[in-house]
Amino acid sequence: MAFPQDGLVWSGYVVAMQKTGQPTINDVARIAGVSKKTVSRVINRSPLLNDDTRKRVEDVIGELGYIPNPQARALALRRNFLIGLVHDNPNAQTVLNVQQGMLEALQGTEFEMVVRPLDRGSATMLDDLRHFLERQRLFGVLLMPPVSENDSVAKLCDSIGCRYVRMGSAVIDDTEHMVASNDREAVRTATEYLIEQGHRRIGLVAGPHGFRSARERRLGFEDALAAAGIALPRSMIADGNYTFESGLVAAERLLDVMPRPTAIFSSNDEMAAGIIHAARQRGLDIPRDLSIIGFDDTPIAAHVWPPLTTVRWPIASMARSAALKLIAGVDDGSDQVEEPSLFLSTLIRRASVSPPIDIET
Amino acid sequence: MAFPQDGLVWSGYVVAMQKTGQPTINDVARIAGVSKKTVSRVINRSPLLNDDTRKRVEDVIGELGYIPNPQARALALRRNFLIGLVHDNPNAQTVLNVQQGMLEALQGTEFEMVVRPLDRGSATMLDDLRHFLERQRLFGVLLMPPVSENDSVAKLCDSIGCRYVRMGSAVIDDTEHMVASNDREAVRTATEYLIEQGHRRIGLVAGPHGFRSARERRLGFEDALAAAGIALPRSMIADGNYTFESGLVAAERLLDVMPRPTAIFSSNDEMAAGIIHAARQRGLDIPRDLSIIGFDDTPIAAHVWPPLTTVRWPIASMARSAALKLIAGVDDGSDQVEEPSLFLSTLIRRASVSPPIDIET
DNA sequence: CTTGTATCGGTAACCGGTGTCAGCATTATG
DNA sequence: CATAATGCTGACACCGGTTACCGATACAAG
Repeated sequence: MAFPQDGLVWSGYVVAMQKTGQPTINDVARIAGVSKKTVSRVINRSPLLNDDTRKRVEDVIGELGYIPNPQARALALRRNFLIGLVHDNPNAQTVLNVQQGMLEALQGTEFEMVVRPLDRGSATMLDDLRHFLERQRLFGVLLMPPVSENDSVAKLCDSIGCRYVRMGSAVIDDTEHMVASNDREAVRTATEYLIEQGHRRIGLVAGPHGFRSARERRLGFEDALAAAGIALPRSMIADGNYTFESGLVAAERLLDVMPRPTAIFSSNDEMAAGIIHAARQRGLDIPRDLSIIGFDDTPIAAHVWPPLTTVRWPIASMARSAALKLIAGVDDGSDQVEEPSLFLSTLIRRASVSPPIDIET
Repeated sequence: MAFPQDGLVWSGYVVAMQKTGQPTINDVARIAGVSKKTVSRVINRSPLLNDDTRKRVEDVIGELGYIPNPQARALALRRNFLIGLVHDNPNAQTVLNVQQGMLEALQGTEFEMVVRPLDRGSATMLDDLRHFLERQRLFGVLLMPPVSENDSVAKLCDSIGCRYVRMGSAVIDDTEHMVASNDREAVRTATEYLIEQGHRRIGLVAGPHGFRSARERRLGFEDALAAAGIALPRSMIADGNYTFESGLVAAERLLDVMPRPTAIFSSNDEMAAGIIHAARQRGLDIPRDLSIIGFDDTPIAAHVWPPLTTVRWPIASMARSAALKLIAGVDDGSDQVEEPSLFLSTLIRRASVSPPIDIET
């Protein structure tokens, strides 16, 4: 059964392949009867190629199950096909939504996603990131909030020559490097909804200092109250740090105030869950005694009792768009539509809001 | 100022570097006055190297901030430094915990993590995975449940020559390829706790068919009841699929039974949250009228009201161990302790369990 | 017959590291 | 002192693709 020309004739191509089982560009070239240069032209979709030749080579590629070695390509092209997701976000669902959106964008391309969580607070954070970027020579990185709000991180990417796109709550960079949501407007709308329901004593559980999202959401809250001519005493604002526990503590403070607020806007869902917790411990019924609005529309919002009215943040779409922005111009042609830089958040009305029981004034 | 020997003398090394800014092994070799092979030996900690030479090269490496190009190494070594995380797990917190555990293990190594969610149910799932593995030529993959329970996936990895480690609820493979928790025993213990409290009519919200974890947890539940001589009528078992909604629906069914159960074991926390929801809708007080135990100890367990008694699953530790198993023998020497294959889950007692109010016989 | 254009191959060098093997200097041995 | 063993190092080819450059061929047009 062993013909001397094994490895040279078509039917014997199998024995001509590498021991690893993975066919190389040379195998394809030999079997298709062309040069490896031509195969390379096919892979890279060179325009100056006869359709017949292209077809023939593509057939062989399909037959062999040939897949170009990304490492070799990366080396020769002096760039790789890795996109980094850099985050220090404590919310699992948010991170996973972003991953999902990214992967959706990367689907069908030759890019892969590598994830790098960062330790906010760590003094070596910037060095860690630099080391990561330089070592892996990433094609680009997607920066999630809150680390995306750190300008020195963006500068670092620039200086290394690594593309980046920042996700955030406001446009704080060129649209080329930015995908943002309109947190301020969204919160304003949400707060106006509370006002429409008749609430006048409305508390705010703010996010942590230094977070752009916290600032934007607070501004939106203040916008709405100012527009309605409602005073905002300092006692109606409590700080949180986006965790359940901090929401609980903040709520304790707000509910100690007399007269207590009839509604609270929480800068995220996690803290809103804490507020619900605190209210229930005091025997308050939601929404009868206290209306609550959250932000993010994470699964927890639908799963607490009562289901939480909240602001839906199109995080996955943003991530998808951000990833497309990153690989724009390199992806094999196709549409090349300009990716949007601003995404609108919307209010999701559930059962945690009702008119206040004791309307006064 | 331009000396003819620029690029050859030490002080002029900068101009000798690549345009990209990243120094190469040639730069290091030239400046240190050795061959690139020697530099390579330094990088790979070759034992047959003069200490003086090593020191000198290391100094230059530090001076230049040289970092070996992973793509080039990958090409030359015919293996890359990418470890895949393959999952089709719907729970964000679980996935993120695994990512965290993995990254902890990979910390300090040259490996990177790439994440690949899979669409369970999709007919092309296996092909997708094969394509992913072959294209990226991954060094290894970590398989998360439930996809890790799929034997054909493991076979696929084997056939491609890709290392793998499976995470799961029971040891269903060689310990070399497996990291498991003792779900069955853990649930048995949890159920025994309910029995100790005096419960006799105990319902089970089971996980979806085909999930090993669902099966193990159910077996543990049955073990405990059988050991206590408690009958388990079919009406006390309701199926769920690990989602909040399915837990809600399952609870509706169980609570319709007369006499209704005084306690329910839920195969995960998400469904337990649904059960709480359903109970509250019926005006039942937890734990007075109904005790509940969940599984996973996700953040939701601590954040629902009342805080949920649940089984803590050391998922991050398991992932860390699994990743270490994957890179065992390749990591630069060091300890090389055998990674454990079995991890113990523990019962976390919170406020969702109390003795039943109406103890009968 | 000349010229031009489109398509493809050959050769070589390169990307930035690796393995193999031979060579050199130094030390141990007879 | 000659020889062998040892320790250390460099030359060279190679991994699987890339580009650059030039040359070859075919076929159409002038």
